[in-house]
Amino acid sequence: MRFGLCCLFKKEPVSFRTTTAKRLLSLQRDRQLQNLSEICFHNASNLYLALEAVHRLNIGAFRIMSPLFPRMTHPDVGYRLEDLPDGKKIRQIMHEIRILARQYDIRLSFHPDQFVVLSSPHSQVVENSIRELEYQGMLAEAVGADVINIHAGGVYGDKFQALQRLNDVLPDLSVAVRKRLTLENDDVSYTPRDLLSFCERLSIPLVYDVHHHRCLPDGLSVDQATTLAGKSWRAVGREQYCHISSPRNGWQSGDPKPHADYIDPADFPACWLGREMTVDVEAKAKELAVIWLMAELKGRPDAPVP
DNA sequence: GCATGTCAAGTTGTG
DNA sequence: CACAACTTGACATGC
Repeated sequence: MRFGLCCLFKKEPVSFRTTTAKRLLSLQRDRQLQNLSEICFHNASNLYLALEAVHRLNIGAFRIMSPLFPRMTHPDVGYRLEDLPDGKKIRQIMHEIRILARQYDIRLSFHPDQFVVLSSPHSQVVENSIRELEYQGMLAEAVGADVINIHAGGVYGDKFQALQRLNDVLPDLSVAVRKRLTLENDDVSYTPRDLLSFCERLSIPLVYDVHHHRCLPDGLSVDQATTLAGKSWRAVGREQYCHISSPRNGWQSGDPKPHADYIDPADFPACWLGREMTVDVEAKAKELAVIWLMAELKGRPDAPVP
């Protein structure tokens, strides 16, 4: 089993910078590109540092934050790497990251955020989503990430039709995106049961988020959903991907959706132990939570009781 | 220095 | 009907 860290660090001296379109728009174009160049160079360098840290900590996967190159697809301030003064150097670092990830056997992934909605009935939304996905596809290609994981999006009163729209837009994606695209069950709309047959039909792997499944159950047990989702990965000859998190305020009081600092070992499905899979740890304490969970599970090889 | 408000984008459920 | 929650900091601004 391979444990993954999501995007950021709590203690390790690795950081990522960003900027806003508003700030960029106050600058002349050449000053914009200079500023963006510095930020992108910093972020690429720190992604390299992130992989070294992750390796040292015995973590086997890393999710790369979406705004690695901030505002790259923005309609007013968007840019290409070649436009940046240090574009060549940045490209070189991306290549070195690819080599390092392979050498350390660190699995890399992307998780575009809520604005990427392929099932939307609004063509503008879908257009923007495709642009963002192509950007992440370019990044994934550069650093050798094998997963770009998205949610199925909104329902608009009819899940079947929404999924049909998602289906219809897939041919508009590049091969780079298409071969990495995965779907994840969410905590308000789409359950594993909603997505399994769709994923199977289209050979799209299903990322199984057990926390979302517990927030939005569908009659399948954790064990069943894990196994069925696993089939969608085996069908394409790839290692299964799952997500784990714990509710900030416990399961009883109020909203269980917000994530806690650490994973309660009792939330870790016993049926996952010993399986060949990648488990992204979604916890606010970041690498500390991953390290703690790995140690905790090692101490109890025979399972926390569900 | 430190606290605070802002930041591209979508959708849903809640108040 | 407006607004916060998803998730989360970094940065600019203002004291």
